[in-house]
Amino acid sequence: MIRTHTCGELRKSNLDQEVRLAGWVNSWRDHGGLVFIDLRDRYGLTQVVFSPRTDAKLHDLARTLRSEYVVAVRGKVAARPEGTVNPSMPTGEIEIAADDLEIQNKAETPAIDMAAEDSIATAQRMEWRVLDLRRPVVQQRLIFRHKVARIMRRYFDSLDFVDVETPFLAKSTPEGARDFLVPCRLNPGTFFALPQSPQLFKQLLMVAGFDRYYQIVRCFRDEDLRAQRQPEFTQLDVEMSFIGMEDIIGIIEGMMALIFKETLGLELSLPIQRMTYREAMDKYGCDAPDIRYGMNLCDVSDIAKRTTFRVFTSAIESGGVIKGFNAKGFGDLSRKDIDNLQTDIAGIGAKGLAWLKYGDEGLASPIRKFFSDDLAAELATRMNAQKGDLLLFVADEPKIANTCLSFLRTTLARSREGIIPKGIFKLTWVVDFPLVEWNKDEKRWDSVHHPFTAPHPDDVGLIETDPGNARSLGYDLVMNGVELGGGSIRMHRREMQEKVFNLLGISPERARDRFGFLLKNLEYGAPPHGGIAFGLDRMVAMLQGADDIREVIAFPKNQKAACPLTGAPSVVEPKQLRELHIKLADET
RNA sequence: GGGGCCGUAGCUCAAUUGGUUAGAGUACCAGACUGUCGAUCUGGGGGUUGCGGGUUCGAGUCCCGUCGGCCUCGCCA
Repeated sequence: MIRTHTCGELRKSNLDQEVRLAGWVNSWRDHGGLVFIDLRDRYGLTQVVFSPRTDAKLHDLARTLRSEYVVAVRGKVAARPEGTVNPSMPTGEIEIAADDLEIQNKAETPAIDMAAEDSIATAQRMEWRVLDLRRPVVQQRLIFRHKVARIMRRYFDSLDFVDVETPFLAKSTPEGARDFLVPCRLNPGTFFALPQSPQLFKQLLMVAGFDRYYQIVRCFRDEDLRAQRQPEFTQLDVEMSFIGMEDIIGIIEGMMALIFKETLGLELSLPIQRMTYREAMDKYGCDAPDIRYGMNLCDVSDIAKRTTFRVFTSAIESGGVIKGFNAKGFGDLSRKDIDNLQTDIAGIGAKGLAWLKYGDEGLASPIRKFFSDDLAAELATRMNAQKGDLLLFVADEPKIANTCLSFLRTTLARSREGIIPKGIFKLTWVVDFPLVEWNKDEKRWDSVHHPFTAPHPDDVGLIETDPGNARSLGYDLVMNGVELGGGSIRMHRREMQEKVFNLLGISPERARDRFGFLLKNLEYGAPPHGGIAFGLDRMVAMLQGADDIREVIAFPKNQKAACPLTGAPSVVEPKQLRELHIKLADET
C-alpha cells in the first residue's frame, strides 16, 4: 500500500500511528538540520519532518526534494512541539516524523506559480492547465461543481425523473446557432451536427411517454466566445408531461433552494419573485435584469416632449422614446468620463447621450436651457434626483434606448465599489416573453425562445393579426443579471406548430425536411409538455463568485475556440479527409 | 465581421519627456542554518522587451503591419 491516509485527515487522535502518505511536494523548508515538507494531495496538506538523527541518508535524500516532486513517505504521527502548532492548517497540530522516503517522480520547475491565489494570466493557466488544476483553489471549484451536479441528480431522481441519454451525432438544424458538423464516412457528402441542445429529443421522449426526463448533457454551438460562453457547455435539461408553467417553476425552485442550502448553506426564500418581460424591459432595459441594485430606468418621453430640445422632440416625432436613469452619486463624473460613456454606447447604435447633473443649484448641463424651471423640477422629482446625482438619457427607438441604458446602468454600477452588494444572490423569473421578434435584416419574424415554444393561450389570435404583441409560454430564471436557464411550454398539437412555423416563414417543405420527425410524431399522441434548460457552467461559476465559466471547466477552450493544452483543433491527415470524401477549399 | 485593451526574466510587475549597461519581488541554482510553515541569511545565473518594418543621433517607450491573448458589439433559435 503506497498510502494509508490522505494528506488532509490526520489529527491528534492519530498520534503515534505508523502511517504512509503520498502526494506532491507543496513546499520545502531546508534548515540544514531539519527538513520540512508540506505534502499535498486533493484532501489537504500535511507537514513531514526529516531529521538527520533519525537517518542521515534519509535526511540527505529529503534535501533533494523540490516543488511538485511526487513522493511517498512513511513515518509516525507526532504532536508538534509546543509553540510550533500551525492553527491555519487543519492538520496543523501534528506532523509526520519520517522514517522512509521514496521519490516516485521528480518534476520540472512549475511553469506557473503554484502558490498564487490567482492573478496568473489566463493564457498561462490554460496552457499549463494540468499544473493549474493541481492548485487547491482550482480543484475546489471543480469539486464544488461535482457537488452541484450530484444534488441535481439526487433531486430529480427523488421526483421520479428518468435520466435518458440523447445522441451527440444528430441532425443539423440551421435555424439556430451555427452547428458543429461531423462528416459521416459511410454516407459520403452528409454530415451529422453536434446538438445545440437535446431540445427535439426530449420532446420526442415526452411523446414516447417518459413523462419526467432530465439529463446533464453537453451542448455545442459554433458561435463566437465570451467569458460566459464556451463552444461546448453543459446544460441541465428537464422536460415534463401533463404539466403547466407553474409545475416547472415549482420543481426548479425546489432544486435551487436545495442547491443553495447544500452548497452555500443559504436559505433561498420561496417563491422566487417574478416579473414580466415588459416590466424587465421598462425598468432595466434588458430581459435578464440585475435586481441587486437600483438605478432603474424611467420613461420621460412625456416630459421630454414639452422641452425645446430638438433631439428629444424629433426622436418622439419619429416614434422613439426618451428614457433615462438616475446614476446615483455619479455627479462627479467629468465631461471626459461622460464622453467615454457616449463613445461606448455609440457602438450599440445610440446617436448621443444627454445628461444633467444635480449640483448646488439644481439641474445643470448644456441641455438645461431647453427645460423650463417647472419642467426641470418635474424631471428631478420623477427621477428622484438629489445633489450629486447624474441623470443620463438616450433618445431613440425603444430597443436601442433600452440596450444603451442597460449597458450604462451595469457599467456604472460595476465601476464603483458599494453599488452592487457583494455575496448576495437575487433571483427572479422573467415571464410573458414575446413569442416572436421582428428581424429587420432578414425581414421576418424570429422566435424569441425557439420555434417549439407555445403561444400564450390568450394571444393565439394575435399570431395572425399582431404577432409582435403575442406572448409565449416561455420563462427564464435570472440570477444577478445573468440568465441561468430558460424554458417553455411546447406546442403538442401539429396544427399549432404548423401555424407558428408559418409565422416564422418556415415553409411546409422546409419544416418537413428539418423537423419532419417531430411533426410526424406529434400526430401520434403527443401529451402536453414543457421544460427548461439550465447552463450548469454558469450556475456553478456564479455560485462560487467566479465571473468566467472557464473557472469551473476542467479543460476549457480559449476565445478562438481552441484548446490551449492540446492544440485542438488541428489539421488532419489527407488520408482521413479522403475517407470522409472531403476536399479543402483553397484559401489564402 | 466591427470596436477596445494588453504583450518586458519561468511567474507577477516596474522602467520619468524617446536618453547611460532594461530593474524589483518571486521562482530557480549554490552555500549557511535543528522547529520552520510565504522560513531566514549570503551569493549566483537568467532578457532577440511577441515578431517584422519605419521615424529618430538614440525606441521597451512613437508610427505601420503582423502574430498571440483578453474584453466587448454583432452573433449565440
